[in-house]
Amino acid sequence: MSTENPQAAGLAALAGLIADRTRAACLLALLDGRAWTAGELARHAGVAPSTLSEHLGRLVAGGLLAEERQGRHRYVRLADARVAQLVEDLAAQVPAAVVRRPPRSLREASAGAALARGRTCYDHLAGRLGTVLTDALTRRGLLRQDTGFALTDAGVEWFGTAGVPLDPGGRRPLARGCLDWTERRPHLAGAAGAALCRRALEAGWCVRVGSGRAVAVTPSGERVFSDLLGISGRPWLETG
Amino acid sequence: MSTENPQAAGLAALAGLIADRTRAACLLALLDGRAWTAGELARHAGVAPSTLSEHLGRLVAGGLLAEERQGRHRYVRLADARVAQLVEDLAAQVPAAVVRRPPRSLREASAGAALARGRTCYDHLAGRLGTVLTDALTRRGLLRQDTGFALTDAGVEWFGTAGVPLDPGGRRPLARGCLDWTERRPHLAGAAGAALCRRALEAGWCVRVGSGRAVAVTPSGERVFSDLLGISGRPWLETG
DNA sequence: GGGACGCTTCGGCGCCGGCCGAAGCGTCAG
DNA sequence: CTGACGCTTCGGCCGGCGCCGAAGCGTCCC
Repeated sequence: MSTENPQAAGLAALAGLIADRTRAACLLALLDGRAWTAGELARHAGVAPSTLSEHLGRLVAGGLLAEERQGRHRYVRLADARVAQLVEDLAAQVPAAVVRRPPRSLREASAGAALARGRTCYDHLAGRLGTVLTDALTRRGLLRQDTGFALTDAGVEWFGTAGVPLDPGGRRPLARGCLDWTERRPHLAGAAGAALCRRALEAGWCVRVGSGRAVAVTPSGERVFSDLLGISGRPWLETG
Repeated sequence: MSTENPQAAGLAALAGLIADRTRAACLLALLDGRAWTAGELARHAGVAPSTLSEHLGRLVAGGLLAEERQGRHRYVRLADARVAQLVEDLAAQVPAAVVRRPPRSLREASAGAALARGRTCYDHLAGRLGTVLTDALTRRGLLRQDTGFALTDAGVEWFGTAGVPLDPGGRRPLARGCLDWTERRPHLAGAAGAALCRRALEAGWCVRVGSGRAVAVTPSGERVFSDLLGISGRPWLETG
């Protein structure tokens, strides 16, 4: 037992990919589900392009990132939903006290507030908006969280009538809980969460605001959420 | 954005705790859910006691381990189920190719086979046994995995009649899937999984074999699983 | 009390890994 | 064609971290 444990070595290597400030910042940034260029990430992380290039090499080699070369640009994104979930889970584990720090400027404060109201979490909706939708689904008996985390039969039907196609064939679970790091409660993730988010953005129920992950509900979205889920008012604007 | 991202620093620090061969080996060993002494872990990991002592200090300070001092012994165990899940999730992510290596000896081969048949995964049952039970629950409509991962109402009732007390009040989800790293399929975890495992060991349906995490089904367990879940034969002995 | 034992602290060693700037390569625009 | 641009490779620097053995401390057993 004491000699060369490949399991441990693999685990350490995987964690080692994340165990660096700069790489961690990249992974968190990429949690918006979109593809970033190497230069954008370098500026975001505050290191030289040469430094970041090496980091990307390691992340890609380790299977955490997928890359796509276009002309002189190198686009990278999270390899798949599993990786996104892993990063989310780890990030959710870091003590809230570490993350909560007073904003340094008005701009930063308002950006933070926008993220707290609504944002994408890889491929699904999070923040106050994400939990409001998840709670509404639960209240209507479409989702059950009391004995686990799964859609009910009525829930599957609801997704159909809402015009949100669900692919039951995929290897991904249809529904799973994802711990929201601003709300500290679970919101809907998995194939259903991704489908709902995609539909909401396509149909204009929500729009991306700013350059990042923040998302806001449109007037049409308000109507739809009211009609389909009985959500009255604008609970996603209320501060926790 | 480019200056001092506490979120990233926290994530990197957390991952850094796991990103070491020796500490990873400890965490994996502690996944058996029991408390180990510092010396046992040092021998297991193949490093000097002094080295391991420092590792334990960091893991405890980082909140991954809980410690209990008894006389001249220092017992440590995983801090809670969240940490266990985190380690499991990470371990499940390391490529199977890395882990699968031919056994070096007959003893090692038979130990591996015993683990593949049945073992504890922190506080619930895993391996072939874990997935067999999970599948039986699913087949009987007690657990649904098609739209997520949750007990059904019939499932909650079943746990009651099976003499397995469930505490619905806890903050832990009643049921969640945990990816089995030998079966590569999910098995039942969460409060229900833990309760089932506890009951199975208490009632002698299963017993621990050897010194580690391996678990075997007793004749009485066979009868119970047949009566309560309609499991015929000994599917947990069949090699995948 | 004495000795064995388990754990911890400390100093020192060596290595690995992150960082940068300089230089080079391919791509795109004018 | 030429220059700007994005990315990569390389060399070199530096700090941090994991390792050990020696020494010390507390506990347990005889």
